[in-house]
Amino acid sequence: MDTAEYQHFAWLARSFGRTDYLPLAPGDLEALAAAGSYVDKYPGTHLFKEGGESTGAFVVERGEVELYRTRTVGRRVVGRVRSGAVIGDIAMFQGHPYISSAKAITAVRAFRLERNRLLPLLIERPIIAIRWLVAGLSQLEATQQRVIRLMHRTVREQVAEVLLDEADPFGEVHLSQSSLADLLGASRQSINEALAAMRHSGSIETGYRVVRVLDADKLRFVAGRSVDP
Amino acid sequence: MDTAEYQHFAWLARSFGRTDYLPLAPGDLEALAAAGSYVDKYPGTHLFKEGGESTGAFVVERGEVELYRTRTVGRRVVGRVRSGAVIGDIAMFQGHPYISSAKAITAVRAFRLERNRLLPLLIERPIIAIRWLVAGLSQLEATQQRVIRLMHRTVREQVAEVLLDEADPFGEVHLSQSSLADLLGASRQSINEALAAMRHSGSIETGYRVVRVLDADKLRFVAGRSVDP
DNA sequence: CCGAAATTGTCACCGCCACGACGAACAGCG
DNA sequence: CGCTGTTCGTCGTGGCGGTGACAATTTCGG
Repeated sequence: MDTAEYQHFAWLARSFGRTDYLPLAPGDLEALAAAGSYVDKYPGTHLFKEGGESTGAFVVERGEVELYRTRTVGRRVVGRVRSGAVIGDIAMFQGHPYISSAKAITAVRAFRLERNRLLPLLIERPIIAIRWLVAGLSQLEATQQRVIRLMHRTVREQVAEVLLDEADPFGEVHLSQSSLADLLGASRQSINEALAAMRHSGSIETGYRVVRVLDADKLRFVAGRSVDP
Repeated sequence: MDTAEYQHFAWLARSFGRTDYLPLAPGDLEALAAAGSYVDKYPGTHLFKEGGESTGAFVVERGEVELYRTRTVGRRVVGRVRSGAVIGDIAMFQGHPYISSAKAITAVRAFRLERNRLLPLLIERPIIAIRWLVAGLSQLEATQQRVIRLMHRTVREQVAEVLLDEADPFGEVHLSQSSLADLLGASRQSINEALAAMRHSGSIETGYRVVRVLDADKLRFVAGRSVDP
């Protein structure tokens, strides 16, 4: 196996959780790779739409994807995911239409797993099924925790929380205030006010389409999780 | 196989989703039944507690269980489940401590699956693993949808929603107004006001520790899902 | 360099709901 | 039957945050 191919498999392995938990058998990853193919998406285009027939799942390799649900009035952003996330698998396994829409925010490269090819494969290789089980449950549980952490809290607390979540390694959050408002289901004005308060206290810096986290501890305090992690 | 035993297996099968989707092989259910045993819980006692070591999962056969998470201040009710629900499996599979606490509201009979005995079994019988995957994802997805339906809505809408969810076959909800408030993370007074409004409009009747749904359609309208199901 | 579009910063207004408080109605028990 | 704890009904008061409106600033294409 050449280096590029090996790295590809390694990446696929990371996407499915802890490798030390239940080691994959040799050939498992190659088999999984054979059950699908790569797709590229431009910013603004959809990987899948709510209500559409769920014929496959996607493993995001590069870029950022926004998951949202449309409601009678407006839309609710369920989450944002980056490389390593597996999306659309829930609907695919259930055989129901997609629960949410997935839109590419940046240029996205993803590995699309075909339902038809995947199911026989999983029966043949139970380890992958179990690993997927664990990974799928973990991800859903994480979003659920996130939602619970945000419920019934002031906008200020929510903003602090989401800034900690979304900050890149440099402590920067590249989102417009409108996007932040969208993500939290709050109004842009409230977001602005919350950011202003944090800016005055010196915990962040704001710019055009960017927020820089200067003091993460101070933010954690604002978010109300200074004591309990 | 005698009748009682057959019914037991049939119940276990229902708990793990649609049987027509991926038919269980003969012996699968018997094997699953051998991986655990029954436990009985009195009202108010815990099946497991948040942070406790997750050594097993529970399949609720009878009674009602409340799932909640304790926070820095107070607690948040994550959900209520009845017969057929599988709980504690997420933490068990991940090998992490339990994410939430599970308390018996009524007398509860549940089937406890042992982690140690279950994992080898799943590797041996992949069908069960896949079925579990589907069932687990479905349940988590359902709670997530419920939370999203409740987010950023008025107390009135939320109350209408939860009444439709929790009503028994006779259209009765046996919960005190405090419990409803707890379930929604709202104050008891607001619940009372919302119920009063619905009572005046003739869609419900209220009593001591009970709410009777008289006009479900009217409630659905209040909940804001008159048009879209 | 200039104008359009997007984004940010601020303001006043107002509705919803948490909080505290209090009395009335109800269930259970000695 | 009377006592006690629980639950229900209903007030103010105050604050958070949504809405609409408008100016200032930044980005980007021509």
